[in-house]
Amino acid sequence: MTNRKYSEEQEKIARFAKAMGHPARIAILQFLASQESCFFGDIHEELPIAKATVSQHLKELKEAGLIQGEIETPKVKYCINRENWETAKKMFADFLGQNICKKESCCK
Amino acid sequence: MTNRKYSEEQEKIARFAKAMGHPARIAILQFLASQESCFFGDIHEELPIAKATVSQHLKELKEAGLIQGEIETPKVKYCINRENWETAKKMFADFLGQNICKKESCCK
DNA sequence: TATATTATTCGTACTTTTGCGAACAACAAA
DNA sequence: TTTGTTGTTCGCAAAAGTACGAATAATATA
Repeated sequence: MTNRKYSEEQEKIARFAKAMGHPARIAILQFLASQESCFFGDIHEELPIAKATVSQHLKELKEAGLIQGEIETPKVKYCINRENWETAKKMFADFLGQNICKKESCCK
Repeated sequence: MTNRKYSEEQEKIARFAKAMGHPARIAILQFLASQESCFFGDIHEELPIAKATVSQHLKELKEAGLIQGEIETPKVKYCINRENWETAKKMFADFLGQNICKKESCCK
């Protein structure tokens, strides 16, 4: 057991992954990525959970940097944070795209 | 609020993402992907956590399908589950690669 | 048989997540 | 000013996640 902590890179990808680690949040991201209008109410309509819970999930996605929101009184409009979305895309592609050890000694 | 639950696809990608949602598990996956020998002890040496905790994280990764393990008495050898790894790679690429709405009405 | 090695499981403590309804805040409209 | 609309925050409860040391299991070795 080393005393070396995790790298920034590891923390960062885990942060993105964690934010995507709930079907409601995947559904939200999918919806936002496909819609022109992204009001809270529209999102809530799409999901099988109470508005308080939707609000919570949106907050987490915002804190993870995957989405952003702005007030358009009396509504709130959400959308994908494109910059961080691209970052996440690259990080997951690199991470999952790395060469997997294919040596025989590594399981069968 | 609809009463429609989440799709299989949404559940599945969330499941993978959740498994990747902790830096220790990212570290484990990275290590396994890069190593020829993947014994429990080697993994434990790389991480700043107790062996009981390592074992727990390995269990979660195994249950999510991202890794597999086999006993090689008296050790246990772990490795990436290549098939599911490829599935995950494809799912994340599709998910993050989808076209993001670029219309002006969708935030600024 | 006793001992050593390796990793999992158990028991426990604490924190975080998920979810809900109710209360609240912000603002426009009557 | 009162009322209505829209979302967030609060307070709570239940469940899941994280972490550890100790106990255990499985098997090889002395």
